Amino acid sequence: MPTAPTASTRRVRRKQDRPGELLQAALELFVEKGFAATRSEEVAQRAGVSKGTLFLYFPTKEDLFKAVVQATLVPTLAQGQAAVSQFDGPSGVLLEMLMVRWWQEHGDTPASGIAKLVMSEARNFPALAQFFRETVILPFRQLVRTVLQRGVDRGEFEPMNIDLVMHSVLSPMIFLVMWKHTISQVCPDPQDVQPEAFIREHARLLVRALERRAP
Amino acid sequence: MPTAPTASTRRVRRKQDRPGELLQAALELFVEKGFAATRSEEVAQRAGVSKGTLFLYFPTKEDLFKAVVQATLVPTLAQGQAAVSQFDGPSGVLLEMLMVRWWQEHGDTPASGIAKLVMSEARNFPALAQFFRETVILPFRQLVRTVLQRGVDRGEFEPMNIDLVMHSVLSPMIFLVMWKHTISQVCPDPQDVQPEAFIREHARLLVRALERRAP
DNA sequence: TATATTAATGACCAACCAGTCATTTGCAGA
DNA sequence: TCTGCAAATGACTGGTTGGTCATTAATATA
Repeated sequence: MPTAPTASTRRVRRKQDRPGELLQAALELFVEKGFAATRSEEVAQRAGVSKGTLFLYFPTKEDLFKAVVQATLVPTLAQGQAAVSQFDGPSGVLLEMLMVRWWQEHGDTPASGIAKLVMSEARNFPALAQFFRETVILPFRQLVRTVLQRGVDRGEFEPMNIDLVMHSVLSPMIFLVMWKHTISQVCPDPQDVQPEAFIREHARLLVRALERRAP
Repeated sequence: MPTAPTASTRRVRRKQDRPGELLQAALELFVEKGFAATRSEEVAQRAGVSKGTLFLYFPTKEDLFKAVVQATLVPTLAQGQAAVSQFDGPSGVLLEMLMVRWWQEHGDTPASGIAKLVMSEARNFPALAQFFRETVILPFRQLVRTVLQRGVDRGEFEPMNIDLVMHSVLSPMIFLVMWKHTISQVCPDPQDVQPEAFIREHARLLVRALERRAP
């Protein structure tokens, strides 16, 4: 005789909602603990299903990860591209806006944990790293290049080695992502980095260095 | 009847040399695979001993890690401090020198993998992160602050928010460390970042932005 | 209501690994 | 050469986890 179904054992069939709920749970856990360290069963549990159900929707842990990236980062990236192409003020302002809004809308969000995770575990999961590079890194770099080139073309910036300066734009982002998801979690210290103030200051320093100077 | 000892099974007693050899093997493997993913037995194997011997010298994996940090990073840090305190040219030159030499003597070295590892696995091993923060990060930040303050004091740099600018000095280093030990390992691409050129360019941009300007 | 379909389950398997400890054996001193 | 100390070993333990699959049960349809 089977036990009477209780609230916690009762099964429900909701084929439509499962993938989204599993993706949400996976994002949270991947960000909290990394890819290798999150157990499949925990993802399932947080989404309110059994482990078997997880593997029903995503055949392997890697497939689950790829789906998380697609669902989480690709839309954000497109949004940034749109913002840049619509802007029509000075390129220095555009650059500062891009960096500050990147922080507000992505960096300061759980989603930024994905980039941290990829950097952390690339060596052990090369396939994931390669997928991330093509899906996220290369398009984002292109976006930054566009902004810098725009400044040069409009005569606002001195001529420069775009690929070198591009990394000066990216490095504070990498830094903030790593900082947010590591040290600040382990040793919280409000006096430490103030992310938004820092990235704005960094953007201003960059613009100040890049600006064309009166002869 | 025991098998006759061969070159590969023969035991040797070398109490003096074991710790150093184990530390070297551990550094290599931690950098290659991360802390959680390197198996104790592999460290022992690479050092030419059995797993039991490893635990004879380092009671736990964490102790092994701490010993690697002490042996690898602390001397390098002291060297940097000495270089700064002996320098007596312009602070802009000092800053560029500090950053470029950091890359040449630490970043472009297996030892830089330690910092990458700590950032990668801080969440899962908070004790290691805290140890690293106190032993390496805080002293290094202090070193950078010293250089910036020197520039202001000597009237070479405009007054600035030292703690914000400090992170503009550190972020390309974080970026290079992460880049070297992740993407460049997985998707090698010589056209990608050129670390030394990048960090020199970044230093020059910074100095250009910080320099006091004629009124 | 009876039946077919398929979403959902969870016990199970094989593989993995940090750390232990009884045993072996190199070597220094007598 | 003999003997005692301790360096070195590796089989073993207890615990973990990605992925499987036979079984269960919710729901659509007749």
